[in-house]
Amino acid sequence: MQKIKVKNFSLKHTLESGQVFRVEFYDEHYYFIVGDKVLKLKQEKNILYFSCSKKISKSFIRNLFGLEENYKAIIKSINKDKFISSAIKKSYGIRIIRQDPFECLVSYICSSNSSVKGVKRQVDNLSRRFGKKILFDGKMFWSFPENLGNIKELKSCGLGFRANYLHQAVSDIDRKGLVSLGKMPYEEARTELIRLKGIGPKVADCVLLYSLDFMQSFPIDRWIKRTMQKNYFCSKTISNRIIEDFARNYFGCYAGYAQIFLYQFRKF
DNA sequence: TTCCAGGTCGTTT
DNA sequence: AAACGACATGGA
Repeated sequence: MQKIKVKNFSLKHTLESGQVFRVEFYDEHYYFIVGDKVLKLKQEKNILYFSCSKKISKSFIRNLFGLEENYKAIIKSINKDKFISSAIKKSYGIRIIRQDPFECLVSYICSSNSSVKGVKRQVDNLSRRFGKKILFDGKMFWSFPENLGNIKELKSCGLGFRANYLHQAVSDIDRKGLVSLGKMPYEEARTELIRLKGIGPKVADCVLLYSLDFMQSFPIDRWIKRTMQKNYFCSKTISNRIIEDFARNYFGCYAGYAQIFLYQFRKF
């Protein structure tokens, strides 16, 4: 295995945060499927060990986990009060992973009214059905599909009503179109995403945050809504619009990092 | 059995 | 603009 020196990074917190769905832990190692590659990872203190089913560089890993970012500066910018401070302490070292935009879009369309476990199951089924086999480390994996099937085939992967969403969304935007959103202003890119079937404000914000580098994005799911209302609005019922405006204004341009800490801390 | 899950859609106030 | 029920599926 190759080694990378890391600072202010927790592989465990990052991979177990629920931002990615294609990761398994066994025999003391994480197996993380990224596009057409399988990464095997292990962290011991400030050393990150890795191997891969294909040849990759250390900079691939650094870019994937955002290790070049000034973590302390990010934390400082969002650390506004006692509550978020506790949330940061609990999951310190978590990083926002730079996902492939297409995979991210597909995964989060599958997330609507589902559970993290449910999304994993759906994405795994899609990959087994439409992806390619990867034999690595004596185990079989499946790459994330480049193309998906018709609605009937999608339903056979257990997507339920999301099959229609996904089919329409991917027929209205391709990888190129997705990547081009990254050059637009945040609000504009978000509006374009929401135009797609099955993508509302929450899924759009996840795609923007987890795959297109929009760190100001603050996805509001049922958990974030609950914890924000409870801890920042005296337990009152508040519209997502108000919560969202507050969060971006309060936490600043790295509100997305605040969101991911708060999500990990949602039971409090 | 009933309830809930990283929401969104279409319809109705 | 805001509120509301439906929507497939699987796990607890």
